[in-house]
Amino acid sequence: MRHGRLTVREIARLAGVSVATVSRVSNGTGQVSEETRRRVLRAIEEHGYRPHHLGRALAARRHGAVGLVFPGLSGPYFSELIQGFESEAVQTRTSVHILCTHLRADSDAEVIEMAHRVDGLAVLGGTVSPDTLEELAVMLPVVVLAGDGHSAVPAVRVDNAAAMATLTRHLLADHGLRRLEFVGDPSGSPDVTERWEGFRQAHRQLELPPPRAPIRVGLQQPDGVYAAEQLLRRAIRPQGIVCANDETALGLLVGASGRGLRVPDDLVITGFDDIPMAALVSPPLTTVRQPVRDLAAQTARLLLQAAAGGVDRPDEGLVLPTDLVVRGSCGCPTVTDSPLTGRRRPSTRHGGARRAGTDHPEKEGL
Amino acid sequence: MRHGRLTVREIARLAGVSVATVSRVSNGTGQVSEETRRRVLRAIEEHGYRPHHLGRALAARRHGAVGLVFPGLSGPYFSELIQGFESEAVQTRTSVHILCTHLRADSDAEVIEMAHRVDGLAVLGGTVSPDTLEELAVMLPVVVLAGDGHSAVPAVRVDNAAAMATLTRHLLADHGLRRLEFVGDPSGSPDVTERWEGFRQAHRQLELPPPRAPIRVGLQQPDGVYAAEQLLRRAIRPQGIVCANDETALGLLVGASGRGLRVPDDLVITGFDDIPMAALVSPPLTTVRQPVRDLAAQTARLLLQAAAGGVDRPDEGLVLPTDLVVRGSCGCPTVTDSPLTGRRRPSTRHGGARRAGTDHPEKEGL
DNA sequence: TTGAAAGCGATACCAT
DNA sequence: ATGGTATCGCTTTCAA
Repeated sequence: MRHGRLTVREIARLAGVSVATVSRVSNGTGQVSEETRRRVLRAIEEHGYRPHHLGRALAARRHGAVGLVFPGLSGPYFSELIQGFESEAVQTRTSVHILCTHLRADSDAEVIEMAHRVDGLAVLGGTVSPDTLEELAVMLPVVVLAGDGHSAVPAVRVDNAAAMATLTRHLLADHGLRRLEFVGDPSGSPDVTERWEGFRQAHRQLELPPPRAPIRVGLQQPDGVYAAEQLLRRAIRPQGIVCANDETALGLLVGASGRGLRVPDDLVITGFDDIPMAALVSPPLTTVRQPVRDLAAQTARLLLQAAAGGVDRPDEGLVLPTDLVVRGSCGCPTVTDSPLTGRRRPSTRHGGARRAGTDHPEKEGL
Repeated sequence: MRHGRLTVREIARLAGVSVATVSRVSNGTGQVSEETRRRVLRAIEEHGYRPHHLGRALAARRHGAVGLVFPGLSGPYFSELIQGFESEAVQTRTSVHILCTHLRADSDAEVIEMAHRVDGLAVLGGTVSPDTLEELAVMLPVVVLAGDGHSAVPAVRVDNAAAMATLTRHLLADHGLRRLEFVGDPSGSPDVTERWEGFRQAHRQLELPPPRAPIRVGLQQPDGVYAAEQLLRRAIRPQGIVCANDETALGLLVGASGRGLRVPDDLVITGFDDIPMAALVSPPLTTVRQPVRDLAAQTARLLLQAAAGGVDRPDEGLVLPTDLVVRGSCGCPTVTDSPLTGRRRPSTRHGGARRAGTDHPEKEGL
């Protein structure tokens, strides 16, 4: 044995007991006399014995691990997601395996491969095809995080459309802006699909002409710079740019100031997510706060419950609330002059219903 | 069986053969007649049989997985790292388990826990204590990524000190700057320790008074904003700020422009890493490019080799080359006026030695 | 309270 | 070419 790992049998021999007893001691199950327990424990400590994971898992027919599937992980959004997820998992002594598909061509196969190594799977919305999702769901418990479960799988999400509609109405109605552009690729992820939908919804609700086609770029900071390049060299500049998330908004801010445009005077820019940087840039970013960490934690909770209980399919999904966070980048007066305090004004909350589909967003209160 | 997974035995019965034959067919090992193979394959396909990972792993006494341990993951640096690592792993059909310690108090225990579920471990420098590292190294193959192996473990790294010294000399000698500040926490990670060391080295080499104590902040964008807050309200402003990485430099750029300072005229700012945004901000960021992706790929290569070969300890480490990338933020003329082209000027390369410790950086060529 | 033995699912050696 | 069977490391009945 290369690294000299001991087995139950050897510990049993060393302690002069049977393997069954060693197992009982190391798991704290069954009845063992104090005297024997001590003898076994001493042998265990002395040789640094740790039950081999594979043997244990095979006997229990459980991997003791769940998977978390992402497109890739850049930025504070994913970081937060992982922390939220793991915070729940550690409590059940379940380890979390993270898979970044990077949206490769064969990524569905990788996810299925992972499905064979875990007791449950959390999949970020849009990461795998609906077909694969269904295929996975018959193999093991699956929960979709921030996306659509396609009725085969429960999902934990926010009401992106309602939140984005509120934000857009704020720009259209309260600031009287026209010619808004949407930056983000609705076909890239369910989150963006819904945000784009909310953006259009707001235009309809206010009986305005529908917006132009979205600027289809990714969700990272450089993508925002590319979008700025596309948008700001046009003859007719938009009055406002509504970004699919904060990171692209930060990129747009860079692109705009690189062209000598002042925000919000020459151009209004908004984001979505409320990442830490949103409050720190100047002007601070008007955005929508979503409970990213909690989103992940609830997903984990649902999944772990299903994985542990041997439930075939987890309960119904959840819709978590969002908040409109109004700061300076939309043209509202900034409350503080230091970008470091980042205090927020009273804001509009959306959702909070505990069950999917029953969400009735309040009227916006601005 | 909850999800109706079949076993070898059942497939064997269905195909009218022995389990040995099923195993041979499903693994493509040994000799099987064409006729029998077809029969077995049909049974396999028909019932969607996939050998159970745990059974297989137990028999092979290999997990078929390696671990990648991080402090946490935010930003393009980690994203790139993971992609580089996985690009190597997929080739050996090894799955990668990512563990984010978030630098929790008990994170060493988690890493040890993970060590029991994988065949090898790649640990980002500074993530676990030297003691734990040594403990791990006797359990399984370990490679340190971007850090110090403490002679117990091979490490794949760049020569941070030399690269940072070159960058700093560029500011001190070529631009004649004085009063430089270093932003980053040298005790936070080996990378930063070495960069801080290189920063001081450059001062010594040019026989200048040693720099002031570093501004100890984290490595993310908001940390750069905090650093700006600390530095720029002082009576005597520094002439240049040397950041431990690009993300903090971007934060500093935000903080500086938020205070109405112009870069590089009023203040010079530099980064480290050359993340995509570095070329896109205005002014574009002078920085050091390091082969992050390749760093991770080489780590994976070393590790997988050791894990597969049953080698007790991987070969010696590697030092990969870096490049000084001079752009506008240090005061050098920007080559292009569009931040989107991001062309680079000829730059100074560092390292590239294939073996640890034999690196002799060239003289800077600017 | 303790031990013997039967799995868990798959692989591989040794016969045939 | 194929089958029987021991084995991997651990858990868990079932008897004693």
